[in-house]
This record gives sequence, structure tokens and C-alpha cells, in this order.
Amino acid sequence: MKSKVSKMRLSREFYARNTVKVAKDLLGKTLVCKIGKKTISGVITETEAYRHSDDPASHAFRSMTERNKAMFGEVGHAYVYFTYGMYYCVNAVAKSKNFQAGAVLIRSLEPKDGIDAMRYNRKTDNISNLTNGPAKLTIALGITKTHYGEDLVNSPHLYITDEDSINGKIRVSARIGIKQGTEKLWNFKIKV
DNA sequence: AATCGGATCGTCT
DNA sequence: GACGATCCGATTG
Repeated sequence: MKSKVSKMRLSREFYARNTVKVAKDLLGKTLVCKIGKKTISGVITETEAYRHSDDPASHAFRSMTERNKAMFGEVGHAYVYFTYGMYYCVNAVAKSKNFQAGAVLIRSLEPKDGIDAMRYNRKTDNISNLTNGPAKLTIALGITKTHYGEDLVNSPHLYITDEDSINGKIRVSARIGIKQGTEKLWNFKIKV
């Protein structure tokens, strides 16, 4: 019998649930990005849920476009978007079957593997400043437009594993940087 | 500790 | 043609 620490990838079914529920459940999971021989990863410590026509803050609120089409696609894929002229942010597409679109924005990580590579990518030595923001973590892990639509369930480059678990309470608040939908408390975080 | 402006460009109106 | 699901450095209190 092997008594190995589980490093299971999250299954397709994990993502095929209410976007808000998936956002909470992604806390404590590990986001992994492999480029060449480098493996860079971190434990997810903050997420936000964005849904469809019930959510005016969502990129998918109005209709499907070339930019947001991943949010309408199969669950478990990555939705990467470019913003403010210089940054990328990464989401995991997640929705229950009665929704046409939905995704969970990964807002912060606790650095885990490949910290030297993160320091290089981010051009800073301050570990607590490497991945504590949605655009910071994509820079640290090397996530860009090329990861658009990547299948987190099967891709060798980008995926999420179950190897960590959460301890402590989930803090719930309004989402950051939005002007509509502020009444929805769909920002979730855990303390490290 | 909190606030402010600049950087910079793809996307949608 | 305006505006971001942001970050950083500078300035002020």
C-alpha cells in the first residue's frame, strides 16, 4: 500500500457546480504552472465568483464575445483576460448546468514551489509581495494569453490540485474593483 | 497607513 | 473614444 500525500487534480465535476460554491472550495487548493522544466505553484488564498446574467460585475453579463467566450465554454478550463493595458488575470470556468457562463477569479496565492522563479519573474525579493494580487500571481507563475482556454483537468501546463486543505475560517466580503453587483458577497479568502 | 496619479492597450460602445 | 475584475512608486499625514 502506498501512503502518499494526495496530489489529485480537481475533476471536471468539481467545476460543474454553483460558481459561488466552487469559489469557496478552491481556497486551500494548489494552482500549478509548468513551463519547460520549471514548476511554479501556490496555495489559493483568495477567490471571487463571477456569474452570468444575474451578475452585472461579470465579464459575461451582457453577451458572449471573443474575449469572454471561455466563460461560456466547458467547465474546468482557464479564462485568462488582459486588463489595464498590461496585466493578465486567471479564472477557472465553473458553473452549474442551469447557468450559461461563470468563472472563479484567482486573486491571491501563498507561494509554494518555484519561489526563486517567482522572484525572478516579479523582480522582487519580498516573498509576501510575490503573489498577493490577481495580476501579480499571473506574472509570478508566467500565465499569459497563451493559457487562454487551457483545460485545467488535462493540461500538462496549468492545473489545480487538491494537495492542501484549509484551516481556519473563510472570510466573506464584497468583490474588489467593481461598481455594480457590490451587494453580492462573493469574495472569499483564508488567512495564511 | 492611506491616498493619488501614471503606465498602457484590448475590448466594447 | 472611454474605460477597466490592477500595480507601483511617490507623497502626505
